[in-house]
Amino acid sequence: MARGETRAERIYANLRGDILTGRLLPGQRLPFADLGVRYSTSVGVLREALSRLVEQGLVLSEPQLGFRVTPVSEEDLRDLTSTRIDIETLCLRHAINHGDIAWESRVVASFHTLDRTPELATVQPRTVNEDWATAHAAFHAAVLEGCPSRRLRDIAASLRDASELYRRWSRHLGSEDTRDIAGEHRALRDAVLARDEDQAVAALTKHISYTTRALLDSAPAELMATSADA
Amino acid sequence: MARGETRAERIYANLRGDILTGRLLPGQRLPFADLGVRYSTSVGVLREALSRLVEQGLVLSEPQLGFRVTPVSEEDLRDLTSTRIDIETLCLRHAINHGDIAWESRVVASFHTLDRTPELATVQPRTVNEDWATAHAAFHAAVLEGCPSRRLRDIAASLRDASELYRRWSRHLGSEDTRDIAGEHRALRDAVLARDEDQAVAALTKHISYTTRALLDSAPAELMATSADA
DNA sequence: TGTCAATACATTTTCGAATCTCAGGGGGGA
DNA sequence: TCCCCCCTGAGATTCGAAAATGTATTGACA
Repeated sequence: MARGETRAERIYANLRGDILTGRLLPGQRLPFADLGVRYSTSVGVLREALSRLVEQGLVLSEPQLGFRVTPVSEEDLRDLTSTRIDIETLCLRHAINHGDIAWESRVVASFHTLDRTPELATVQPRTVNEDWATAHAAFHAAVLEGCPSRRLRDIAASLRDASELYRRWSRHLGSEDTRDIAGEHRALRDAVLARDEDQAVAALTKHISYTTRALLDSAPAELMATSADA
Repeated sequence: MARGETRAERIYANLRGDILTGRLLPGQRLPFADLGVRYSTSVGVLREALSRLVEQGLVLSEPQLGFRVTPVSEEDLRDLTSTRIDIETLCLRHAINHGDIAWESRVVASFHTLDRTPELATVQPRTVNEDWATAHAAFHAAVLEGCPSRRLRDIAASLRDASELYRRWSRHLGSEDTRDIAGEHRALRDAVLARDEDQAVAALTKHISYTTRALLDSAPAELMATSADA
């Protein structure tokens, strides 16, 4: 085991990744017996990791009944979206007002990476390319990193994580074929570089809303199905 | 043990309360041996409770070295204050725009309780009265409760918790004798009832800033001392 | 045949000992 | 005398079994 790293931390990171990438589905129960085999560790470590995820809102704990991945719901998606718009735009305004040249450079660099990464997996169509998902997260993180408040950045980041759960499903629906995601990112980047606060906020708001709308318009049924999936 | 409640949850709540009320001091180390005696429980349960508090930002974990109460610092206080102003005012605007009559009533009621509770303990001067602290938290919670977004409310609440750590110290300094805290609360209540968004935001901003300013102006030395207190 | 209670099972929760890691002190070599 | 390495003790971490709890099944009674 690497120095200064406990097993509990590793398992925590593994679990978190498996939830965020959809290997563990929303609503799915998480019995200790199964997890113990999957991650080859003891109950104590698992409880510790799961407790942390509960506090993050990614896992739900029902006393004496065990843990489960937080289910998705239409109502939560609406709440999450409006909160993200509120807080990410707040963060964005701070970033535009306080970010330095190094920050601008990181925005440009991460946009370039994202722009050159294909969005869909080549081998398995209708599936998000993992590299693209990473680059996408990195671009948005870079934009918000210009905000000088550590706490505000952390909050924004945790909200973005929560919405990863939902983003995973939007591509399956195929209702986004007409959408120009790359263009939305470009608009955000340009407004940021021009230090145009209102323009940037508008671009980010649109970007966040579109994903949610695509989900809500086309597949409330499927949404419900995934959350009922016990 | 009460139905549907685990021991881990109770210990978590106890620990949290002890930190928030200052019975465990910022920066203080938390060895399992001591905690085991204090809360009469085993290591496993303690780890689970502490992990949750780490995720909340109230406790710090250093792998292989154990846990400690999160230290306070001038820089963190500044960051926390500005973030609170950003987010609590956001929450407040939503509350004023969406809160119903029941909400107004809760604001009025909790203000009354706060107004009639003496701020300082009678027996031990220069100490915050626990009842007042509770009423104070309840009043602010009531005001923000009008915000329809659960997530935004939760975020605002967790920020308020974090600043409890600091609020505890401000009374010891005695630099607030000229301040009319009750008047500040009254101004906030009145603006809320008048549904005057900007006025309410101004009142809340002033209220939050004052406590921080009192702390920063009068006692950076004492602040540092408490955090070095290992 | 339907309902209720008692029992058996599966799962979570808790514990205390065994294991491992880090920090400090003492001894040997340069 | 100074520096490096090993040894030791205090403490955190991990484990697996014991206890507690909730759920499903079976059988008896109305």
